[in-house]
Amino acid sequence: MAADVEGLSQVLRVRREKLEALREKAIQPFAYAFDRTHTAASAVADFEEAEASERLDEAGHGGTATIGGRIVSWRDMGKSAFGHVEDAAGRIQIYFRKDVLGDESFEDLELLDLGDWVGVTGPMFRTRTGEVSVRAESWTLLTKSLRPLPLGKVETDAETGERIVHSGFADQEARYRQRYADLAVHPEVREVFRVRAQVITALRQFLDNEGFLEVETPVLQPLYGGAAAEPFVTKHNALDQTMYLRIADELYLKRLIVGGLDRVYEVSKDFRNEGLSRFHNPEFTMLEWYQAFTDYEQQMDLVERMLLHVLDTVRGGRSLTYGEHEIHFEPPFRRIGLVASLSEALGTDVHEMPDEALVAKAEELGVPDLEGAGRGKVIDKIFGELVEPQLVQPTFVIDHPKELSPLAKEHRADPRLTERFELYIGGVEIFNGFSELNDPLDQRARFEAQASLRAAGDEEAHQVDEDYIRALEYGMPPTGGVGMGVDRFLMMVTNQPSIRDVILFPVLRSED
RNA sequence: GCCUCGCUAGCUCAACUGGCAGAGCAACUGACUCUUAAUCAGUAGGUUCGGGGUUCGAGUCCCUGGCGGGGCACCA
Repeated sequence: MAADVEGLSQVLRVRREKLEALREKAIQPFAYAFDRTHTAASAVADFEEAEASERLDEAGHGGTATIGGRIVSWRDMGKSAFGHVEDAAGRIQIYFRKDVLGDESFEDLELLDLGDWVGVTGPMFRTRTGEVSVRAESWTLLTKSLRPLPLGKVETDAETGERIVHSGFADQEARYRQRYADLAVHPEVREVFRVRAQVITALRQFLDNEGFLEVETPVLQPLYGGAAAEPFVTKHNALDQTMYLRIADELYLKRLIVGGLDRVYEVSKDFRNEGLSRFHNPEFTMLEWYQAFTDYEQQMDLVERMLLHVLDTVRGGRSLTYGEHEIHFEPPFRRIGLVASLSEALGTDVHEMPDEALVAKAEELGVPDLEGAGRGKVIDKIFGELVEPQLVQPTFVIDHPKELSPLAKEHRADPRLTERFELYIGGVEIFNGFSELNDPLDQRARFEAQASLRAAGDEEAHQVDEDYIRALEYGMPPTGGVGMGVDRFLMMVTNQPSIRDVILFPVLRSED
């Protein structure tokens, strides 16, 4: 045992030694369970209520509380000590006195460290400086912490009540790699993930109320599709078959519409084997839904109602601060035609522009990598440069060129376009939906066009999915469908600058 | 994949044109029974991301590798 301790740094060694000392005193350093009567927050609330209704005893004590939590601060005064204990939702100050605890229990406090989990029991009171606290009559060690947490010192601004953290834990890499430590020392990070759960619950609630059925479709797929992206490739040993991790749920969900499950949705992890960025994690959460008998117009209305439901539920308001922007969600959101708005920006009808003029315009804007790009792709690129960044307030961009959308129905009024929308918020694409293509012959033709792109070297083009076409041949009712980038939406709701800040364990290169 | 910035004590950061690697917090010893960034006195703590090179001498300059942040590309 002693040999293990040799190579450790001083701070780790000291804690191991305290662990040994605890064992020698027959103090169990890793308890089995603990019954508490209050959380930190509920204890404070109880005391304040007792105080308000004048139910304190003559010593100023409210009821007795038993709290469990992690020690996050400590101030030793000799024969007394103050510390804060933090649980999932709050922190509370504990006051330890030698004359209350007795000599032995008080001296054992020396074996505690910041980061240890403890249970404490005692009456509640308010200190001279006004903080609601527990006067410890007994305490028990729940878990000894053998590694110091990067706890910053917390100052509460006397004027504003603001919480100021000194030093702390700032290294982004370390925070993502050791999310446990990040969460342990940053209540505001825990809050982001609480909001995340609330948002996903609210989304489910909304769709459930609209009569949708939540379903689960395969993650492991023999053919991938539903988006233009490179997949992760794996292999099933017993079947001796190549499998792909899904890049989208779309084709499976529409098979369910064919089968008569006329309103379905799935909250899914999708996987795309692409670069990483502030807006891209290789595995990410997508919400997709499909609703029979609707078109993209009705789906835009649904998206609006859904967003308002989520914001009302989670934020209690229809505005968000995202970075330097104030974003207001007041329906109906602006709707602009992709080609129409681009024509306006360029001062000339895009449909009338020859291919060469479009390419020239793209090059002028510094769009790289135009090699082999079709007309639709070039238009999309120019749009991305000129219009997209301005779409801060929620804006539906609608009616995309046909070649960009192999799964969307041709526009009923213009065969060059499709009935499709993308909703941009804060300059970022969050939703993508369309009137779903349900003509199996047209679908086959579009797949085959994709297949020839693929043969020409486009790794991201669709493969022909014969089984999906077979499903469409049985007949899919008119259907509107939508996909939502849940992580990106959460970036907006929680005002986080990177997708990694809303994903608990973002993808990183392995440490060794 | 490309550009760029970074990696120094457990944490947050210093260290000039190359010249003994430092501070605050945390830790340890001591004082202190209402403190709250507690305070006061003292002590210890380092593979400066790894490898190689230049130099009398490298945290610092050069080469190479690793990991990360930001940007770009990719992402219909």
